[in-house]
Amino acid sequence: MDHHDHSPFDGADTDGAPLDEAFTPRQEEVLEAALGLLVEGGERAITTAGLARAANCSKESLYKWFGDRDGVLAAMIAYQASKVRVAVGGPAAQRPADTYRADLEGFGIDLLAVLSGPASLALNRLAIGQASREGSRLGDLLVARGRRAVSSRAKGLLEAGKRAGHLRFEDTQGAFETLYGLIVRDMHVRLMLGEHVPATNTDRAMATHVAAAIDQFFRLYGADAQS
Amino acid sequence: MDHHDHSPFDGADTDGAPLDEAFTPRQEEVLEAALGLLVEGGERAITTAGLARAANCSKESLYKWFGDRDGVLAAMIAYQASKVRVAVGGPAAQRPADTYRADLEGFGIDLLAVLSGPASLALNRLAIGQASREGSRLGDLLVARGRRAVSSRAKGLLEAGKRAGHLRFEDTQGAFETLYGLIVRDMHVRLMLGEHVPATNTDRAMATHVAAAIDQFFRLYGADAQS
DNA sequence: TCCGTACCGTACCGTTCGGTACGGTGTCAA
DNA sequence: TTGACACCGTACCGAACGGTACGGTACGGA
Repeated sequence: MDHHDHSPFDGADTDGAPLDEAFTPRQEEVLEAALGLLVEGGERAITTAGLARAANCSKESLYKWFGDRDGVLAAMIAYQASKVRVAVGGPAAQRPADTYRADLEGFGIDLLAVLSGPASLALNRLAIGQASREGSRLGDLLVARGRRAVSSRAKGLLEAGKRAGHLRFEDTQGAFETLYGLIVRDMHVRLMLGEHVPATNTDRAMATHVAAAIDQFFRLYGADAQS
Repeated sequence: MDHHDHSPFDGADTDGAPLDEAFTPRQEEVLEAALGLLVEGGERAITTAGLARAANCSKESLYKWFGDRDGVLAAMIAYQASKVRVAVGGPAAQRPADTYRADLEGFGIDLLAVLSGPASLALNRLAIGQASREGSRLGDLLVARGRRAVSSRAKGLLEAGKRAGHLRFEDTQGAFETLYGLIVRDMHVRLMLGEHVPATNTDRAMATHVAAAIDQFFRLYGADAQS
């Protein structure tokens, strides 16, 4: 049920969670408009009539392209994820300790910036709202698409640090999850609840917070940390 | 529209959270039924007609007691929070190191158990879904009621540990947030997205994970940690 | 006994929304 | 010119929902 990588076009199958990429430019315009509506007004703001009006398209086209309203929501997540397709490679070369630390901090700041961005928050709220509904795979889709990119970039960074002798750990996944917890804490949930989180307000505040988190991370996983 | 707080007494909390309405037993029955609907079917499952049917009450009573549908949702959060009214005091006496560590682990396990519970997940999903809507204070309400209880218990525990010489830190809030991040990581979000999180499946898995997290916490904030 | 109160169950209304149908327009190819 | 195609805009339908009104019932106090 999870493996349908490249479908030539999204056909008339309306049952499962079908569609992957391969959106036409016109469809991407529509999805962009849908994202705008979502960011501004939440899920209830995405009505078929409202989206058609906002995107200057017909409802008939919506149903032709996306099957039904849920198909539009799924397509929005797939589309947004395809946009964020991160360059995962990163610096493979050996880097001195302070530069490597700056890489880690850069990762942390990027992570916080993404999580606190309005589009990300809106999509996460959408997926969480749909998660209670049975048979909705939006959550899985979001996790698979979004988290994977972050996770792979972080793990590459961590293993590079290990090879370079800056870090020491056995379980890459565990180290990544600890790093995530130290950086994000409960900010993501609080942001989604609409709370005002100071550490995500300005670049300066984010940098300060991330620096402290990376400090803690090095005390747990640094090469000179006592086991 | 917002000020109908005829709070008889019970003004224990000093912060801004306003409402302390005491619900009658009948109203609590209705709210319990509403929670059941919410847990099972998400926010869309709470319709005025459906709730009236499930709770064997009339729609007229719903509107009399709670004002409108949003009032029902707010009352659900207030009611659930009032149920969880935690015994915050905890052991004030000095405790030896290993017992104190067990206290911390107990806190962590309780925290994970609460966050992964179906009622908590459903309420958080509800509040997050409403957060996009302007003028909705459900998120604030949930944070104020739920988070505050956890936070105060944890801070009491941490400061007791500091006085007993088990911990060393300056910023209690910062230490608590680090502890929270080490324990919860991104599990809360993933649970709300409907994902299957192994570390919250069994008591054993939770205990193992929390023990590791407390290990890390002591390496950062233990009295014998290098600064 | 009578009346007020609180409540239940049902019927009802106006609106919104998902989904479908249809006519009209621009384009490209034969 | 003709026809096929993709699309837009609008009108329409049925269902669901929030909210209100009304009749009927139990109870407790004067």
